[in-house]
Amino acid sequence: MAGGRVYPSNNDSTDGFPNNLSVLLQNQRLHPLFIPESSPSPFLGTRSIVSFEDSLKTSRPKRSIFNMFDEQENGYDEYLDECFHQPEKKRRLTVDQIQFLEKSFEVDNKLEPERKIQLAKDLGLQPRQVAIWFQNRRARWKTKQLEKDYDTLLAKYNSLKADYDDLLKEKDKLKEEVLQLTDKLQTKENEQRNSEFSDVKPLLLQEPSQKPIVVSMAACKQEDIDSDHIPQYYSDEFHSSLLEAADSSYLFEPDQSDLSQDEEDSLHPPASSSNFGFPVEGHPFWSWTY
DNA sequence: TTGTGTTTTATTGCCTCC
DNA sequence: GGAGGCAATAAAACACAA
Repeated sequence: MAGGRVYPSNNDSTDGFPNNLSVLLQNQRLHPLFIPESSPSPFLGTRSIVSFEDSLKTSRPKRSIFNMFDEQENGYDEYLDECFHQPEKKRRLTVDQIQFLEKSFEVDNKLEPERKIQLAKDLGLQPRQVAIWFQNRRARWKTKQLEKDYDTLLAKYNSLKADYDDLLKEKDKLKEEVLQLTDKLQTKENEQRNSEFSDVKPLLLQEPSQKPIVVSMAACKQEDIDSDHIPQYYSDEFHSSLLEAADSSYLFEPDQSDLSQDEEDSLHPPASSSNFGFPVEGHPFWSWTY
């Protein structure tokens, strides 16, 4: 063994030495130390002391290592002989022993040397067995604790996820509501704008969907158009921008109070060419001549 | 009875602490 | 460097279905 402690090995039988023999012998020698006659343990004679008691159940007369030597007919040599031919068997602790250990574990899951000795005495076990039991018990406790923690975290996660999902739903719902309200508002604004638009009808297109400029231009005779007055940027695209401008309340409302009749005429062209009531900043096309 | 999965007891090797 | 704790693991004991 490269490291760690050296314990009587139950598995080391490479030399043919009986498994656990040293433990058995040790038990026999330590026995008076663990179970003083003055304070007899309720667990005396328990099968839990590493022994062959149960392993001998079926194949040989039942006896523990403690009464084995009390039998006059069985000598130590005979015992050794038996040991050499018996494979070691693990002993399970009795219910009483386990209850005792559990109670002790509840008090403190760590084992000081004095307590270990005392427990071993009380239970009729080797201190090493008590230490191993505590060690394994701590491992089981830790596993259980991890499972508990996992369950707790999972429950919390599920709860949070449910909350999160609810919030997402509510958010979508509110979003939808905002969209609907925005839509309504937009419609209302459009309606309002259209009504305002109709108030300045003389300046604007009645039907923005029409293509008045194109139509009016097409209706015009080529010779009627003074090419010097036709802006070079005149196009469908330009026309579209005019319509957009109208639609977005980008309206020109000139103060007509001081305009001359001629000017008024130019501001109110004939229906056939009424498209030119759209103002564009810097492009006084309403003053075009035909 | 037997095969299989689970639990319990014990070992091993490594690590930390004093 | 020894004692003791821990993780990983072996192996016996046990439970249980087929």
